[in-house]
Amino acid sequence: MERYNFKIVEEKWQEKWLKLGAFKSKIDHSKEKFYCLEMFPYPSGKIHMGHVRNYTIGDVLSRYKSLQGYNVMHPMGWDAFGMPAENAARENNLDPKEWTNKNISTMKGQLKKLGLSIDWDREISTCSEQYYKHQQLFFLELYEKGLVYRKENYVNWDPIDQTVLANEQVIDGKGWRSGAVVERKKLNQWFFNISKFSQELLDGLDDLKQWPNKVKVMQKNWIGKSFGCEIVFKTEGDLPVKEIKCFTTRPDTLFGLSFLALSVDHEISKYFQNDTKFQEFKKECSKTGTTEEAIAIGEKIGFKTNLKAFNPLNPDQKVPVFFANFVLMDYGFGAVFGCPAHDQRDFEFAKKYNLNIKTVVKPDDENDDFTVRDEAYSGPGVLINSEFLNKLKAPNESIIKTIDILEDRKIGKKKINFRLKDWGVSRQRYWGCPIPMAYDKEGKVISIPKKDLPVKLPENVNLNSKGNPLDAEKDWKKIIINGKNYTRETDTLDTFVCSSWYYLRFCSSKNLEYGYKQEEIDYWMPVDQYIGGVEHAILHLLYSRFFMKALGYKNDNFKFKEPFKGLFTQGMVCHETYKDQNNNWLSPEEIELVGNEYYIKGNLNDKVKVGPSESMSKSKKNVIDPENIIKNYGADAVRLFILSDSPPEKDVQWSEQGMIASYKFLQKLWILHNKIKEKIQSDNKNSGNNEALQKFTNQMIKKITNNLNGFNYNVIIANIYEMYNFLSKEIEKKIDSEILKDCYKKILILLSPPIPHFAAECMEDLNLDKDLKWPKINTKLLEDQKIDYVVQINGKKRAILNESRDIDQDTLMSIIRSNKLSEKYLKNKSINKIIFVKNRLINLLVNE
RNA sequence: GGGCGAGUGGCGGAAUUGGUAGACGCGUUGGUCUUAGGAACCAAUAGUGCAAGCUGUGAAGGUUCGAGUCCUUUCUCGCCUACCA
Repeated sequence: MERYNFKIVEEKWQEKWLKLGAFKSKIDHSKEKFYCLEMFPYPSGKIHMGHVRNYTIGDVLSRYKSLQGYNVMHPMGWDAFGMPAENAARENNLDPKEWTNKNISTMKGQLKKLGLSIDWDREISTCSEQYYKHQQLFFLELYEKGLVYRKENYVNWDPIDQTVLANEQVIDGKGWRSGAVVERKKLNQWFFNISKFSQELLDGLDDLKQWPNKVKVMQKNWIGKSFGCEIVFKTEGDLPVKEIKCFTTRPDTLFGLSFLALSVDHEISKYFQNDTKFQEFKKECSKTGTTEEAIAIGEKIGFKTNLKAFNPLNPDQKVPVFFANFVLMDYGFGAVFGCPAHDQRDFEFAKKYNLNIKTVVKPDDENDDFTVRDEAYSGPGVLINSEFLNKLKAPNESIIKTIDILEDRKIGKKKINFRLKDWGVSRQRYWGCPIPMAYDKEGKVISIPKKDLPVKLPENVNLNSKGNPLDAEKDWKKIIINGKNYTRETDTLDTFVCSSWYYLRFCSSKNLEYGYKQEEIDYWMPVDQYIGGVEHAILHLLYSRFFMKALGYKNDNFKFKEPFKGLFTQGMVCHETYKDQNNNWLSPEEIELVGNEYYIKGNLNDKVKVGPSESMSKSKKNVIDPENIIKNYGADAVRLFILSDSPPEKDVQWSEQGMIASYKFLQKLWILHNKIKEKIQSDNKNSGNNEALQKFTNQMIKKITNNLNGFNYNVIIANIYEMYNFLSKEIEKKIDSEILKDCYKKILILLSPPIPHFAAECMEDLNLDKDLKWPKINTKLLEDQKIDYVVQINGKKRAILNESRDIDQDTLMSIIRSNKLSEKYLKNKSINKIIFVKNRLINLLVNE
């Protein structure tokens, strides 16, 4: 017998699968479809362990579903637009397209080595014209439907790089690259009207039964629906301002009014443009907003105006109007009324500026003279000090009643407010999908005619120019439409747009006319199982959901409400971190273990400081390169390990020892396979006790099937070890060769989702590779086993009796009475009560 | 501050959802075979006891014949979110 040579075996099967077209998918209405999709990677250079984990999980599922007889589609593509390409290209003086395509081919090769069951015929790349031309058409369609518009909006502006920064690129108020203090600048930008679908996006969550609750809660919070009321406050003062509109969820506390607070960006701020004190205050406000801790501590500061506002329910009451740092412009109306007694922020503000604090809600167990002292009271209770609102139950009854009154008096309106804002899709970048729009001399917008799509990215652009490189492409910018001169839009689309519909494209990846083909999405959509990192819980997954609704808007042919029927979010791959004595990060390759301590390789004087296990990242140098690992141990061993150590939804700790153990296990499994082979070929008929093997196999079919259905992939690996442990003992006994063959074939099928090359090789070796179907559970075999009955005396386990299934209480009792148990525990005692659980246990309650 | 989730051996983690706690793996210990072992194989491995046994799932209560699992209180940790009126 030869050692198991993973290199030869894995290459052989990968070639064979390719030649057979084993993973090609096409519409087949006689079969139930299963669309399995993992989040497609950004082609950054090489695959990392996170990809290995993500795609292994998806591959196990795809292969399992195939064996179950589903018509599986399991495609792969590239999220190929984005800044890293632009940055890398700039640094190395390359074309972003070249850089990207090179990475794609490297990573594709690496993914192939993992033995993934991917239909590569459907491969797409978002940076190809073939892809983005359809995206441009979608953009125009949404524009026609009124779901796309242009408006001025604030952006993070880096004055040195002359570019817009995403929020995550602003670190402590400075640009991540230039280090310049980031400015807020107003720019004209394109927006998708996602907020139009706020309610739908919220309601849709209820139908997503196969989504993790966590993600649904995150989206729900992000959409942020709140029920309340807008209230108009009349004002007086030296400004031409007659009234201020506020949004509140607690109109019932209006008698506790103490002040109005406005955002520094509120339209009234225009009267303070030349007020240096106000401008200073505004600056101060933007400073406090930068660090997270500052927000957490959140000192409330205000700027008092000369305006006074009248309480709409009590016109005798006049309160001051402030600008305040804790009021956001883009929520509600950028203005709130302050009720310090029942809102902690208002409370802190009132304390600081010595404003009136009037209690208008008392807890149920307090008297009417209850007053708020050290902190605001926001719990339930009863209204007090509120004239005609007194005695109403807060919050429900009192809110509804107050809104009714305000509406009657025409000073307020019921209002539902969403936190979700429209999606700004303009990016001042080169490496993205061009926005198919143009402007005339007056700045009026015109769509690029659909027949002229795609608007192609120009090539050989100078990426080192300041600002948006496309803006510097004078020739490219010029365009003639209907004989008139126009200037192209130079912004490109946020790359999240590309990933908002790619799952549709996979269904019709080669369709030239349109982004998808109706009959193909009708068959394949929705994605049955989507798998990816939880970091996309909000943006990507919400944008994709929006995109489906936008495509279906005013389009009856498009009937899918949700893109992803099932969602699974896998955990990250972690590794210990290492530092030298000077606190420089060290990679695992730079160190060695001597005794119990780590040292820098070849240097016993330099001890290494071992840090906590953290998600693998280049900056901490705690990365393990999958390519080396696959080369050293093989794809099956890597797949086995990456699945084995933790539940897939949790983080997993990379361990070299664990990896080696998986590798060794496959070697052991190969030895076992050869023993089984010998036994099968020895052709001994009707010998031995075969029942145990049959029952065990059947139990394993049940366990593994259940664990696959429940995504307990780590337990499946444990089950595989169990099978090994059992078989390696059982094989020493006498077994009928036909029964062994039958059982072993089933077991090999069970092995094939996680370790496909190995399983295929073993099947072929025994000529068992025909007619592969996921084995069925034989309920008969489960039924007639004997049962370990637990015998408890007064709730304590005293014995385990192995007896027939389905025996009744009396039979079990008579067995117990004839057992030595009764001598020990039941002699001279009376049994008060017997609890009997069929096929499980019996509990005897006796007098002590 | 708000939301979500989790606490089980030295470690990663199992437990048919209220019914034998610790499956499976790593590590450790002992042994066998080897020139050698950081290879392979065998055995042990929650704690405590010579043993029968007793104690054990972050802590304290409770429900139950029976609780890792359900309820109440509490502590710790992780993740997400950020003044949302």
